[in-house]
Amino acid sequence: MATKSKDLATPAMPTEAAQAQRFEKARSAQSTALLEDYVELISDLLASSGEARPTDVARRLGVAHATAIKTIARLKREGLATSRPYRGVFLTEAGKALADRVRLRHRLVVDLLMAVGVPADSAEVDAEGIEHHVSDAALAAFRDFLAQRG
Amino acid sequence: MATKSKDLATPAMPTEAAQAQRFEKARSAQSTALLEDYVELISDLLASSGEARPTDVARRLGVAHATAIKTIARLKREGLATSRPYRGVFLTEAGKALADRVRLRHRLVVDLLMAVGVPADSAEVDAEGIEHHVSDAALAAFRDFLAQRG
DNA sequence: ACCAAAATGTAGCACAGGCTACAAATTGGA
DNA sequence: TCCAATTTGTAGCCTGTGCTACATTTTGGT
Ligand SMILES: [Mn+2]
Ligand SMILES: [Mn+2]
Ligand SMILES: [Mn+2]
Ligand SMILES: [Mn+2]
Repeated sequence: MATKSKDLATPAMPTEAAQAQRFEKARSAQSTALLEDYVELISDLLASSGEARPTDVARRLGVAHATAIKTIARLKREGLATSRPYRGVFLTEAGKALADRVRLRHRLVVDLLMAVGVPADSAEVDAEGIEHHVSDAALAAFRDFLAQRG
Repeated sequence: MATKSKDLATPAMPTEAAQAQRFEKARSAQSTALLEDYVELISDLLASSGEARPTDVARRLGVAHATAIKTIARLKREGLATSRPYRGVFLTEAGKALADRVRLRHRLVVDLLMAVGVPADSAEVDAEGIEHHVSDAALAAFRDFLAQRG
């Protein structure tokens, strides 16, 4: 045995810098997770019923309507949405683009989970949180994996 | 075609209640994610160097030491850790148990990601966020999947 | 033994995202 | 038409998690 390792079952800790960078990335993903869920949901509501009312958004997210309105205000601040009083919420081009990316990613994550044997209902629940932490590299790997086992 | 569906590529939206429950679960997972990362890290530091100083914890997490100290205070409030000034942080039995569960889950997620083709470095980064949203059902599926392809 | 550097702790700020309570506008049914 | 129910918006509170600045304690090298 060439390398001197204390315990094969216990991998060495990463360097401080590397570990800090991983945590920082997870924190940043978490900070955009909510916006992603909102635009995906708004896009779905627009597609399925032609409008996305703050009250509907709130009900679907399971939060108070005041909470939804505040977050929608943040979407507007960040250039992802617009809204007209009593006419609902709409997505900007940037918002639409984000919604499309997020929806694809969401589906791919659900498919991958089911492909490795996760029950459908668990897959749906877990994907809602997991999706926000899946990198493009992982997404690409998921696609390849799913393609190869048709 | 028996069912009348508008678009096969666009699955119907879940019911309001089901969707709200999913989002609620994701929110709750997110609220414990930070605690999980702290106890796992503290456990690693204790195992590898015998002590876990707030400054080390902060450096590894990439946050200011004041931030780490505050979160450690929350760990203590929640019965996961204790600390003696200038002697570092220690885990309670509950904290140790949580750390062990979290470490196993973290490794399993990394292994699963690599097994489906995600590059090792991406797997490590993504797992840091994903792990907190993986249900027991999914974990069991991951284990089975990994076992079956030895 | 002492003092400077490092570590630790505290205080106070900002912002996000929950909540409830209340106010105002709109809508639709009688 | 008009009023009550619904929807929307606002205000103010709390908690969590970042930050910086400053104070205190401990430690270690001379
Ligand atoms: Mn989601
Ligand atoms: Mn989603
Ligand atoms: Mn993590
Ligand atoms: Mn982890």
